[in-house]
Amino acid sequence: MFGTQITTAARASADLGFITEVPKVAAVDERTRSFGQKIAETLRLVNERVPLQRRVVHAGDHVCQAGEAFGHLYIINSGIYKVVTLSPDGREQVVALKFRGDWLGFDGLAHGEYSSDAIAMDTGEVWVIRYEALIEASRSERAILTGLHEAMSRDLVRERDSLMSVCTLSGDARVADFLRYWAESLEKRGLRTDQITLRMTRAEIGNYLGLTLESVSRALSRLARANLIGFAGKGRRDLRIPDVSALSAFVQDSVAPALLQ
Amino acid sequence: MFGTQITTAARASADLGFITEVPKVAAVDERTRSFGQKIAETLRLVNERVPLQRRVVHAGDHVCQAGEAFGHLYIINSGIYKVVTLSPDGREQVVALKFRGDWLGFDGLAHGEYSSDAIAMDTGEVWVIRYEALIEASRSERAILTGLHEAMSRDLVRERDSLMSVCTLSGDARVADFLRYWAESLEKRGLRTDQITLRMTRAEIGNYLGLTLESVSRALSRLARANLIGFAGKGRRDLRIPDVSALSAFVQDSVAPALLQ
DNA sequence: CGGAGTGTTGAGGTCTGTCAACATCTGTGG
DNA sequence: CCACAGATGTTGACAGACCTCAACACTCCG
Repeated sequence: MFGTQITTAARASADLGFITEVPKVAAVDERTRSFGQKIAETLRLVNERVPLQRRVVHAGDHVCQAGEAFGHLYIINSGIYKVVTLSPDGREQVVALKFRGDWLGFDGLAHGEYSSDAIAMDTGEVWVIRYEALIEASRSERAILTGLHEAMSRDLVRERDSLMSVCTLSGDARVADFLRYWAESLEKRGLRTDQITLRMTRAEIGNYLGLTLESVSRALSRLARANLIGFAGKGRRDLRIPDVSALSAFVQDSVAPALLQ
Repeated sequence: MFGTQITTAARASADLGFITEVPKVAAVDERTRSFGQKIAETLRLVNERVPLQRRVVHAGDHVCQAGEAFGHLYIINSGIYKVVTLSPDGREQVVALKFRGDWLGFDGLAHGEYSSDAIAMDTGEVWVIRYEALIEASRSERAILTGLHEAMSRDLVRERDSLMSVCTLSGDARVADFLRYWAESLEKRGLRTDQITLRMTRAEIGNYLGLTLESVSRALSRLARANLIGFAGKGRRDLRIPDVSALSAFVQDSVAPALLQ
């Protein structure tokens, strides 16, 4: 299954003559493979060596909540989750989206209580792990500790990407970049990427991207008009993405003018 | 218009009649104390138990660079640092500011190489620690591991705050929030906060906040006109902040209208 | 069927970016 | 000491991107 995706991607970029301009394709494939391996490896290790509790969640369920005392970390086995923080003055902000292999609850380490809500966006399963048990297990198996640190580091890097996206991209490009990120996240985990179901309202997407829901709606319409995406099904949350790399190209083109001068 | 807001805010905290409505003041003090303790504790522990190398840096020096192979973590003993990432398509983004007690290099854990530049903004000292040595030391002293995890978690929470700031605040409020953050960071570390020296150009501040340098300049002028800040010295990088809580109030007021409906 | 929730689209206003001119500061060299 | 250039900061005029408000369409579900 990975195979076909890769050939498709390779062909798409070859056909368009983009190889020299978009050398990222090969690099992404490389990282995709190693990332998938890393996730599987960590999941396996934790599963074997750390006492854990499996918990099935449904859309809207909280995995952990802001203010709750810290004690557990959560590894996502399946499902998609959003992380939402609430500021003291009442501002609400979607700060992250999480997929299989990602961890939840890291923000609780800092001050002894979680500082955000992690909410399931569809049915899924998380593994509940006592932090103490994890540390204990890591004493006999170093790779567990490494896996933990790598996961935290990935979170950090990812959130910096979000910040850069919000700070440097136009509205349309932010939406395109968001879709690219979503599709790539699925792709890295071996899930189908040609058709995706957004599990968020326009308002939530806008919140995440620092846009209003109307701007998100308009951006999606423009992307559809440009055939970068298509609407599948009768609802307007199912998208077809014929070519993810075309979305990347769109984002890059939108910043290119600024670089020419 | 600004004037009334400020006096109100100033009076609120001075009179103490509003304690119930503004419990943040006490809470911040509390957190300030414990945060300072925690920093000192971690620094002491690491200093005693982990082999490290002290390195003096000057403005413009790189502590670590994107692309460089990961191997070390860095604890800031003194100085102020900026963290800058460069996207594949050439966008540059200041993603974080770091002070005494913060760590540098976490982003290197994820993929075996650092993904950002950490650059000193003035003279300071960092402690260079081999990651392996740190893990080794943490086997005999659990608090070292805890300190590491708390530091990473703090980074995560902090960057989410940045994202929320950029996504939800107006330009002026973002600049005010930035100054508040800077002042509070100094305060938490026991440094003087009534007068601060910005070690960044308007362009860098704007980059960090998702604004142009002109917008930053205008925002600072407006804040000065409102007496929320004052310019000290003949350069325009030395600021007086008569009342940090007035800056917080300004930020909160700027979002209040949205909450009334 | 009807209502609630969600999504789309248009018109108009506002905030911020763009472009430009000018001011200020710093350091260099005469 | 002054002149000068370059870097940085300020301010104004204007344009454009995004937000706000509003009307309408679609889907789901009792």
